[in-house]
Amino acid sequence: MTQQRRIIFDVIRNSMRHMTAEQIYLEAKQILPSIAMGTVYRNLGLMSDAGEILRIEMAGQPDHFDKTVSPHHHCLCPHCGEVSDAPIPDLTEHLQQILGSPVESYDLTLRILCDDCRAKTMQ
Amino acid sequence: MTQQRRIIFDVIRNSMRHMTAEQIYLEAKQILPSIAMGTVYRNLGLMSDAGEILRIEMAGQPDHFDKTVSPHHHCLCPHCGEVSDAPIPDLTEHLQQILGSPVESYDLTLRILCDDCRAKTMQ
DNA sequence: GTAGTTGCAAACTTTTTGCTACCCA
DNA sequence: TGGGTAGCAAAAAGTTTGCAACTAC
Repeated sequence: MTQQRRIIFDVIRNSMRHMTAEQIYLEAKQILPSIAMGTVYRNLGLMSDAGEILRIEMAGQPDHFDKTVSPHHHCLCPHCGEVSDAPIPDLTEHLQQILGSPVESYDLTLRILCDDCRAKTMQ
Repeated sequence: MTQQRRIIFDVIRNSMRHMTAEQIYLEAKQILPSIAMGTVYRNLGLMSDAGEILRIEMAGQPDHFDKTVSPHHHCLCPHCGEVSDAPIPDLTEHLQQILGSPVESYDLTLRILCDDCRAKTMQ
């Protein structure tokens, strides 16, 4: 466990948000200015593979990283790109019933305005 | 409507599959060897924007293009990457009921072995 | 004739990787 | 002290774009 890995992990742990590699890099850089983007990506990959963090892949978005590792769904704000957790239960059973065949897994992303953007729209 | 656009459109129209830009390029090249990748991408973009074809974006996959433009869900074969239509109805109502709030739209991709890969696995 | 389009190449974004030097158990 | 990193830079993959020449109508 190097200084760099610890910092990257802490940035994710301490954030309320689901950050991209770039956002994590920028925050980590504030703490350790010499840190390199490659190091961030390498550690994000290693930590995802080890199950210490969750990599969120979405169509058309850069990957985001989540400190909550148990599988769950996400929302994407169509206005600002913010990613957040979706309070939706697992739908595997439901989908398998509709299909009548087994589903290995599935990706579900809801497009919902985030609170900030909804507030701004209301104005 | 140029020769190139017609060829690209026909390749998509005549295919049973959901092809990537590269696959479309390769087929179009058989008909018009001088065609350029940029031309394929440009036309795929224009035709998607015009609603003549559907661009399918999936996490971790190159975009695929579908001649069926009405919104529907897709399956991704986790083994070979083949994309196919999913016989799943629209779930917007269902999701909104669970959430208790409106959903602008959502992405759903099922990971299901395609027929070819299932057959090979059975062997 | 001219607006739109091509082919080409370069740029772009996100992510991975090869390499040498370095750090830590 | 040696195996695992770091930093850096280059590469990879998919896609977009600027530009001069060309085509369709």
